Amino acid sequence: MTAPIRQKWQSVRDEVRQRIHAREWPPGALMPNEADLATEFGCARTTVNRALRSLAETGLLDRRRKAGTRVAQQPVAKATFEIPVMRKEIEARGKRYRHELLSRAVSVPPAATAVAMGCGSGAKCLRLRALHHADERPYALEDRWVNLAAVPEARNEPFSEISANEWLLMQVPYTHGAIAFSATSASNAVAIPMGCKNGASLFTIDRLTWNKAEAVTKVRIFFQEGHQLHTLL
Amino acid sequence: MTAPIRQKWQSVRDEVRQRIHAREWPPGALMPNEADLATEFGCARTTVNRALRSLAETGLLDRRRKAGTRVAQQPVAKATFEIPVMRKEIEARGKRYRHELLSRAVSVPPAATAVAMGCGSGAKCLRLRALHHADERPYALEDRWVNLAAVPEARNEPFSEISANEWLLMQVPYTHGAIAFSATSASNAVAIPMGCKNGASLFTIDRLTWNKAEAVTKVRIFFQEGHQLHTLL
DNA sequence: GAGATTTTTATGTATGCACATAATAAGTCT
DNA sequence: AGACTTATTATGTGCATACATAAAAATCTC
Repeated sequence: MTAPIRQKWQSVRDEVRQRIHAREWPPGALMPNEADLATEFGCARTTVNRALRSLAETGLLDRRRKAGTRVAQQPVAKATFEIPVMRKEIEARGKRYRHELLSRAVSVPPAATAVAMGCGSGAKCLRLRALHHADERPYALEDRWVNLAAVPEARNEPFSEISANEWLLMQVPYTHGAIAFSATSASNAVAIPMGCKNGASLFTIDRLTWNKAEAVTKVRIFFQEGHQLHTLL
Repeated sequence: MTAPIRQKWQSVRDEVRQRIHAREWPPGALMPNEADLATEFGCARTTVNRALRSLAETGLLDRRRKAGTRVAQQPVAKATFEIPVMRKEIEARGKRYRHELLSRAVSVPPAATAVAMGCGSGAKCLRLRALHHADERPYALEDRWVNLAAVPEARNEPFSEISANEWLLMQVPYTHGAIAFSATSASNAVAIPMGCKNGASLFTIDRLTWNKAEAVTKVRIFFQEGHQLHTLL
């Protein structure tokens, strides 16, 4: 007898996953409907629904009304990354965190940046460059533009103690955003503060956040050489 | 009157999100409990539960039994990426896909690789190197080890027509895996087939997949310079 | 008063039922 | 046959209810 150590919908989920892996229901196959599965597993349809829904969310199943539930042909791997606040990320690795402001100036961003942020081409922004240290070694370099039209309070914040990274999160609500990962080659402006070779390959995150229709901030973060972002799936 | 265009749990979710963005419930604040919210919204507690659960999954809320539901202090951004099959990714960009096998050989992987895969140090593996082209230009270079103990059928598959990328997905079930993103500097072995400069910064994905306790395959994919992986949040 | 024990409470899950909705399948008319 | 209409069906959602469970709060014990 299979003791339901976990909750019931989870054991249904696991059993279904099991059968899929065992090729009992091969890719593309049409599964029995919820009602039948419920009978088989001896539970309510709601419970089966919960289990199948969670599998569909991970991309293992394709579900359509009336058409039924089928095993995905090519389960698109979905990798979910948590992008933590820099300080927490570093402290989680058991290292001491320090934030160092490199520069702070109000200026008009270059055209490309202004376009990306969707703010007028003459919009005043606060530009911040800062280093995040882990045990006194440069961990990441942050190059940020803050839209002063959206966040006028930023004009009076020195950002010497608290990083913009954290300050914005505390002060400014945002509704949505975009993230992009890439690899960039360290220019001199990056290599010198980071203490790496010119031309080094740096893992880079670009992030744009919005509040309603207004861009709040655009940031590019360069991580030290060899940095990896990983997750399980 | 707010017409519930969407389903009810979704409008509850949206309304709650709205209030959080409006700072009615600032970060860290304790929200009313499910029962009270249900009364306020005029729906069943189940419905509120569904809404709050979905917000908790995105990291906007922290929920604990008895302690209640509170707005996350620092909403950890969760970025979900879909890692599609290479061919689909390229075709989705409206380009022609072509797969080119560079080399195929059975050998014993270097110690580091064997350890990562958790297979014996003398385990026979199939090593495949292949290029994925988009409109006849190198798009990504794949360097893969396939554990022949786990996938003996791979020994007889030429991989000239179909990429290992797709073949494995079709043939071999897997239970779990790990993914890591990083930036690497192109060595000669990579730069030459990719047609990029030696030392170029390449966005790199490492992926390891398992079936039960057995490693199936380990693959490292180098993307052409400038490649970005992006998602909304 | 420190520590162990019980109570309380908010979330988590399960169930039966009902109805909504999308999409296929069947049937009908010209 | 082809276009249109009408079942049929599997999933999606909502609700009332009940009980499970984790954890904070209150209580008891020494």
